[in-house]
Amino acid sequence: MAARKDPRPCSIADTLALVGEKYSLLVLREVCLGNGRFDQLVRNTGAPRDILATRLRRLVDAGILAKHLYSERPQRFEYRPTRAGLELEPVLMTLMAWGDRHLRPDGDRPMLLEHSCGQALAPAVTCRACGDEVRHEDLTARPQTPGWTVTGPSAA
Amino acid sequence: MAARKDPRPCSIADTLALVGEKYSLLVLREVCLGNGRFDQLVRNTGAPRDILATRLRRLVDAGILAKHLYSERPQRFEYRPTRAGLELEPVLMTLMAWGDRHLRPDGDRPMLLEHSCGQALAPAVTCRACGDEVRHEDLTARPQTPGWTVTGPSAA
DNA sequence: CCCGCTGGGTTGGAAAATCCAACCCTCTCC
DNA sequence: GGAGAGGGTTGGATTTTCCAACCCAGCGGG
Repeated sequence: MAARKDPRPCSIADTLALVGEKYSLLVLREVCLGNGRFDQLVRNTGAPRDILATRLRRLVDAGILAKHLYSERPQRFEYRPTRAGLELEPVLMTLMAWGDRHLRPDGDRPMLLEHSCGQALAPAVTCRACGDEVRHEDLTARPQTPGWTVTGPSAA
Repeated sequence: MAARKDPRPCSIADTLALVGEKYSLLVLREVCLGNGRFDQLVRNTGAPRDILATRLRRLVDAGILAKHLYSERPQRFEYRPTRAGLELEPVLMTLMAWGDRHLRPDGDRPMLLEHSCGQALAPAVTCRACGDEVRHEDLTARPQTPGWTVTGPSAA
């Protein structure tokens, strides 16, 4: 999954280079749910065992997951999210919210996330500076790399 | 990219089945930036032309993008996000924020998003009910499908 | 009228990734 | 000493991706 020519330099692309391969984000989902053992991951994500093994190596190398011993004798461990891995949870939440909204017209969601406030979580992306929910029209893209402009709602 | 066995039913997986293939989210990024023409997409995403064509078909079929005529004679059009496509922007924002934070120790971000409040956007995911920023420890997963439990910080 | 350019693709064959079943190893339990 | 769980690895078939080349329509100029 290397860069092909010289596309726009972009943190979205760089992040996807780490977690954008098939199953990686599903692995992270399970790990965040506490299902960090190899065969739980196989069952719950549907990934083939060999692919899962390579994904796990990659995610550990990237510092997103870590192996934790939960039993010496027999040596057994599970995968857990690191701090960096937990910080990817917003990606999972927004993906899940989109799917719940657009892929389930009948509204029966396969999983609810209950927030500590007592309500089912409906995540909103807000601006840390002003606190408002971020809407597309309120954004202006400012590319920092010379030569990479945007034609749209932004001013290069 | 079909379901392999019968993994956990999940809106994250279902959403990734639509937009999780290589380049799809980069295409969406460009389209949201206003760069919706075929060869802009080729240049800016780095996708091979044939792959790009199949991704575009898929995204249009899924109702995430739509073709807009910007010139009759010669017939030319560009791809634009639908409402559903725009609602995937939070996914892009959270991916970008993670990459900026974890993949750029020197802090030189390839692109800034300026919010209408005047600040560079730092997105936060908040609970629509209580307004608080969502943290991992504040979540409890409630699977709705019998048989699919979670072992972690949740109570099935 | 003919040449080349732009925009938006399609095609064929080579290279890479994925899938799957089978196998392996260690340890535990009976 | 047999069975089973946990955590993988291996070989070969299948599927995707990749890439360069090609195609077509519509200008624009000479």
